[in-house]
Amino acid sequence: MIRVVIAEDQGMVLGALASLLGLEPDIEVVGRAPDGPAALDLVASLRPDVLLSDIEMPGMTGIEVAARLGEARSATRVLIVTTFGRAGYLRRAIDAGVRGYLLKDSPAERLADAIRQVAAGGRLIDPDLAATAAFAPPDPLTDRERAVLRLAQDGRSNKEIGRALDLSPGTVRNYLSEAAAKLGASNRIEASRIARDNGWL
Amino acid sequence: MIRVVIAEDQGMVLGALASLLGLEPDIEVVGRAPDGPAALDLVASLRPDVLLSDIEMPGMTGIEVAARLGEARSATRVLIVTTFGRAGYLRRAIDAGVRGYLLKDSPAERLADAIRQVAAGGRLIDPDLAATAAFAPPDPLTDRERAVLRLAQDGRSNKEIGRALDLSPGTVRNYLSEAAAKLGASNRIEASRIARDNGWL
DNA sequence: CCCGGCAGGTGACATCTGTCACCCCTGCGC
DNA sequence: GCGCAGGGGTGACAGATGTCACCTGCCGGG
Repeated sequence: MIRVVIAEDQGMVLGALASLLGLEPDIEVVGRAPDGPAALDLVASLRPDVLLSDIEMPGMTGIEVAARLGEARSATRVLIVTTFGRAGYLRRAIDAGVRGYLLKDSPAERLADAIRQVAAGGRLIDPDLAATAAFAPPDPLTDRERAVLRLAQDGRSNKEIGRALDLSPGTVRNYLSEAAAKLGASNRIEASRIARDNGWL
Repeated sequence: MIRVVIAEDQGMVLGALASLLGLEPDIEVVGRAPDGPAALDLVASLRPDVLLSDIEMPGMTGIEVAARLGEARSATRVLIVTTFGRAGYLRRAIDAGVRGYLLKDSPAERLADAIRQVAAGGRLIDPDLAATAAFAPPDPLTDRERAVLRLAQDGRSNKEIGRALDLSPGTVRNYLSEAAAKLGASNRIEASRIARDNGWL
C-alpha cells in the first residue's frame, strides 16, 4: 500500500484529487494539508511514502516544502502537481530534490501511475514540459534584477523601489534597464511579464 | 438521477471532479469537455440537467457558454466553479444567467449539494464571495478605458495602443489618466492590476 | 434650430523612464 | 602595492507618461 499525503490549497481540488486516488486499490490517502506548513507537519508525523503537492500555497510553496524535507533527510518523496508549465519552476523544483513534476493540464489517468513510479524510487517529469524546458534559456537575471522587477510589476516607481531595497533611484533604473535588455523587453512592464511567464520571479 | 456535464480545461482537475461526483449515488457524469466550444456541443447533444463549468477555458469562457445556452433557451442549468473570487466575474456570470457560482477554494463536500440545489431549480452563490461582492464597488470603467488598460498591461506604449485601437496617442494617454484616477492608481501598471484583480478586464 | 453631452483630439508642462558613459568604493588574486 | 572585477552611484539626455485645460465634430432631444 502506498501512503500519500496531499497538499493543495484549493479545497475542491484537494477533495477531488483525494477521491480520484481513492479509486486506486494500492494507494491510500492518509493526510490532507491546505498549506505549506501543514504539509510539512503532516509529513513529519505520518511519514508517508509520497507527498503530492501543489506549488503555490499559503505560507510556503511546494518547492520550499520539498527543500525542507530534503534538508531533514525525510524518506518521503515529493511529487509536484501544478498549473504552471514554467521552465523556471521545474528547474527550482528539481534543485529542491523533487522526484516528480506533473501538470494539472495532463490527463487524470496519469496521476496514479506517477505516484507509483515515484513511490518505487523512480523519477518523472511531464514530457511536454521536459521538452519545453530543455530548450528554454536559463534564467539570465541577477538577484537584484529579480527583486527590482518584482516590485516594478505592481506599479512602484523607481523612487519607491529604491526606498524598499535601499538603493538610489538611479541604480534602480540601471537594473531595470539591464533586465529589459537581457529579456529583450522595451520597458519594465514587458520585462516583468517575460520574467514572470518563465518562472524567474 | 441528475445528469451532469463537466467543462474544465485542466485534465487532472476534470478527472478528479468526475471521480468526486462519481461517489454520489444520485449524480451521473454523462460528459466531459476540455474547452468552451466542446462544452456547448455536449450540452446540445446530451441535454444534461446541469453543466458544471470552469470560467477560464480555451475558445470560450464558462460565462460565454452560459450566455449562449441562455440565448438558445437551453433547459440545462449552469453552475460555475472557479478559482477566481473576483466580484466582476460573479456579476457577469449572473448577468449571463448562471444558476450557481462556487469557488474552488471552498470544501469539496459542498459541490454535490450545490449541484442538487441547482438541478432542483434553486440558485446558489458562494457565501464569502457573495458578501465581498455585495460591498464591492461596481465597475467604473468605460469600454474604451477597459480596452486601453488591457493593452497597457502587457507593456504596449501609448503609440502602439493607439495604432491597435485606431486612436491618437494623446487620446490613449487621456483614457489611461482617467482610468488611473477612477481606480486610485498612480500609473498604468497599478491601474491594470487593480482592474484585473476586480475582474473588470 | 439650438443646445448639451460625449467621443476623440491637441498642446503645454512636469515627471518619470530608459540609455549610456563614467565614477567611486571594496575585496581579492597576484 | 597593483590591477581589476563587481556592486552601487551620478549626470545628462531623449523619449514616454501623467495631468489638465481646452477644442472639434457629431448626435439626439427639446
